[in-house]
Amino acid sequence: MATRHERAGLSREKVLDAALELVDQVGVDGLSMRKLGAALGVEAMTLYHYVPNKDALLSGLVERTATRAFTVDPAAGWQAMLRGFTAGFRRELLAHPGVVPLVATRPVTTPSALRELETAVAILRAAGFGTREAFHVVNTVATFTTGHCLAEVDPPGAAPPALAVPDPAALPHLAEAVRDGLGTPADHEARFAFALDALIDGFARMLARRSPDEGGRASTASAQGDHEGGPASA
Amino acid sequence: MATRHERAGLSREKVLDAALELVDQVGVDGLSMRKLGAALGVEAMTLYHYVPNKDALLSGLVERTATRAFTVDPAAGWQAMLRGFTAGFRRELLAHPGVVPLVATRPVTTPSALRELETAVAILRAAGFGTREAFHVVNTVATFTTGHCLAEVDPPGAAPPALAVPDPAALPHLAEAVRDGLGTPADHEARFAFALDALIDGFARMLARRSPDEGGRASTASAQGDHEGGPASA
DNA sequence: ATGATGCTCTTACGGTGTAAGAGAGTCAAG
DNA sequence: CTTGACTCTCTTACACCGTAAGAGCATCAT
Repeated sequence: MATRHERAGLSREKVLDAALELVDQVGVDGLSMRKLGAALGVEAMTLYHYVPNKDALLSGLVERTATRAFTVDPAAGWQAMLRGFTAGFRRELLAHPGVVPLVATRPVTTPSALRELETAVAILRAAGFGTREAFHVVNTVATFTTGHCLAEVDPPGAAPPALAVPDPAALPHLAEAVRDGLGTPADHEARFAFALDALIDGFARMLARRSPDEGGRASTASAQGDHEGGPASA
Repeated sequence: MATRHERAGLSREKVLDAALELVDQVGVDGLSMRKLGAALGVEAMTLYHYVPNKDALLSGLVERTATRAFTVDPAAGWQAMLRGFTAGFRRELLAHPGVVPLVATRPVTTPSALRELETAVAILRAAGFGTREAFHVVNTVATFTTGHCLAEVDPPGAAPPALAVPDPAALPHLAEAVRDGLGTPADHEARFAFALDALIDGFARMLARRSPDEGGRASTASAQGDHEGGPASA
């Protein structure tokens, strides 16, 4: 039995790293200070020198995830900006399925997140949206992405619920859809793209209605390169 | 000290009722079997004769809420159907803010929910959408509503986070928006309507693109009475 | 060497979900 | 009414949780 009380060389960052990994393995309900300490080779109480309490630790997880996830390209047109933002958000959420319920539940007000929000709004304003509309647009795509990813990741600690072909002749459309791969990763991917196309197209039409000279040609749904930005601001 | 062991006259329904009320007061994290028992004038272990375990109790809460929330008018046109569905869903979620994180997290596969889903898809198919598209549409509005309501209700046990005017000159748009009521109930309401208009308009344009004879006049975003249904099926 | 400070530990307390079983309440058949 | 079967409620117990309090080793500045 060598010396006890050895230094473990921890840091808030390392604690958050280990917590993220643990949450992704056992789900947020499976995370406990004792398990996290064990994963770091340390007693539970030691963690309280790096984090004031468990709630702050969880907030740290969403802060970290949200900061990585919220990226807005200031040079992109408004449609490409929205696509890039949502794609990055979703990518980060799917990379850490365990924290999805956390980011969905806790409000994100990181300074960096607010800054990205500000530039996103600036892009939309420059494209012709009103301030209120611009916030609606950004918040809408954010909440949509959150809701979508919540449905896309499976519940914390259990295996996927199997979705056994539940319907003989009573639910014909559902039966057909399940047979055609409803609920598969490919289906989620397709639905995300589908919904984003519809949303952005709907936004474009609202924009066209308030400034008819610009929006008319935003008819094709999946705009790959959109450089319709007006007189750049911000 | 009268006789002990008196019958409390409970039932699974009454237990769920009390649980729902308790969750709405203290949040899902504040719910414990002992507190719930106390609220019903009974010891914690008694509850296990009406519910196999706490997880099943929580699932019962989402089942009940989801069953009340998922209502599809089979006679409505597809746009009115979607508006009615989302409005009812949101109304039920806002009526029980404590369970919103639960319904957002747990998959809903109630028989009644599947039936409503089936008729919603039938309406969309009759309107001209493909089967895959129809499921995408329904799932999209459902996940969007979930995500929106998650952001609309404030976190479980705490007071609203105050959102103190966070921005002097660094975040001008955000400052303006906060001053104009961003985050207020009215703002949430407006954003929900805004997003739903955009989404449905986007869907209508997809429909128009695959069957150009019908969708051309679906241009105004907020269609109040839409009776564009094709040859009724289902 | 001597503090001072930082990090880790042990111990303890009140809370949680729930397994096991004892014991009352209720009802049906004799 | 008596007897049993069954249903409901209780008590007890266990392992686990977050974390408050404080003891004590490790490291570094003096």
